[in-house]
Amino acid sequence: MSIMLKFDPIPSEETEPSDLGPVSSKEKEKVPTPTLERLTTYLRCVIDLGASGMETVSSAQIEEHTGISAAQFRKDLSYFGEFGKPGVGYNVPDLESRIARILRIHQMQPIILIGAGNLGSALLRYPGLEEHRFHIVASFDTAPNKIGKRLQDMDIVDFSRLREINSALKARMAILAVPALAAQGAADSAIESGVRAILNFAPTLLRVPSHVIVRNVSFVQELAVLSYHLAQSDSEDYS
Amino acid sequence: MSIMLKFDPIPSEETEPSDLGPVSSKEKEKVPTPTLERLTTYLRCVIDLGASGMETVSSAQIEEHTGISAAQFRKDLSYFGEFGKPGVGYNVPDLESRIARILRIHQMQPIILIGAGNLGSALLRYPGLEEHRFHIVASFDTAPNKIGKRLQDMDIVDFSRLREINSALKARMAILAVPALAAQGAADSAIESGVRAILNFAPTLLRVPSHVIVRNVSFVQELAVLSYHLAQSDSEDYS
DNA sequence: TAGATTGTTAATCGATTAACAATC
DNA sequence: TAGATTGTTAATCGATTAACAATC
Repeated sequence: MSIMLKFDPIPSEETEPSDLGPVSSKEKEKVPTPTLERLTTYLRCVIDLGASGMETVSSAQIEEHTGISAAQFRKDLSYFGEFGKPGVGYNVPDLESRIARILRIHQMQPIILIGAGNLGSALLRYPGLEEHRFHIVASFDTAPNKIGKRLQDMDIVDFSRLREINSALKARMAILAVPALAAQGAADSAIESGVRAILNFAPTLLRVPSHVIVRNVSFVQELAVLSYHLAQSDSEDYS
Repeated sequence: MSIMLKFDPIPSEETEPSDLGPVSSKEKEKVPTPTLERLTTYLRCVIDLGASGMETVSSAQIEEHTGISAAQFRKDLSYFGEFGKPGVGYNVPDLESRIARILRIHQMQPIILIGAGNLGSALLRYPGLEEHRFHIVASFDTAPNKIGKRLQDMDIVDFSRLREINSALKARMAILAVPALAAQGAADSAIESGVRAILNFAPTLLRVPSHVIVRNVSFVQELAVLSYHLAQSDSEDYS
């Protein structure tokens, strides 16, 4: 008799909701990455509209300002609930704060910077980060001629002290702006110090535990895609 | 009797090849953007393998080094012809030169830089660009305290001279590293001077003629996506 | 020849677009 | 109420994955 079986002999596909308590009754639908990427664009847009005094915005106006279609915008938001009023549109300040909250940039996010070379110091001085509440709280390098120097209003710290320092700072995001050969080692140390999300500028595959997220940025890749299309449109000129 | 029918009476979907002359008999299949983006990763990989003396590589080994699946690699290459030998693999130097040629980075690509601030000067000093034969041939800015200063081995030139200068240089790619409010104007001037591909670092929608290609880079976007996933994995910890 | 690995086709998966009932 | 605009469903489109015949 199956009544004896405390556990289902045929494992069900769906895991039982279990007792998550009152949290999120809505079954978590996975949000597509392109949707997440567009969220920053919407946020930027509503911040600007808000600054210009606009109180309400329609999806059609969002399309006009961002180049992303109204349908796409509505679909993207739908992953996170209801935001607007039919016939009216979206409240600008409300939309801003809700998107910021989804991305967890409604409050300051501490980030550590590894690699204080050209790119690293440019990022440190880039005002866009602070505007979006990303705050670089420490920067590390291995070069003796850099260690101890001040950059913005921070000392550049010896990379070997990363773990010690981040045990106090508890930053969970790191920007990796080091040469390719140093990237894996830098990532390993960062992860050991508690980092769980890495923005990697080195053209290298980082091997990380499954609980760590990596995103790669490559200028060369961007230029190469442009270069390809440029050549394509040249050859079309002959047709 | 079907023997009479020289042509299928039901018109076929495919358009007739028409007389494109001897150029590209293979009908141009549109290459997906993700494929183009991965091409740089493959190139980087085969350059490294070549430097380490490897002569032949299989798609399985590419997967091992890049994290991109062997099937994906083969599918990606298939848009551009046949590259390997069944049972053997791909010749490393050959693969390198063919990918470089597809991306048109087998020969030097002149680029102009607009905006010689933190980010702009970091890009100018970034060795990866030259390694991939992207060569910044001029840099422009509007700030009087920057104009005339030397950066790498180049003078920073007054932005108002962009058109004049690029009529000689004939660069068709531009990197835009200016504040958001200056971006559209900078793009307009660049396009007027002959630029047809723009790498835009400003968080702004650029409005450009249809023959001009734009790619946008946003650090904030990348960090925001990381931030979202970080928050997600936190909430999973409670389950 | 036997084993390995390609290039390609078909099946799957996922994202975008279009359309519209619900509702302000 | 009539007009506008949302949120969502269904249809379309496109990219990835899996499988395998071809071939070295």
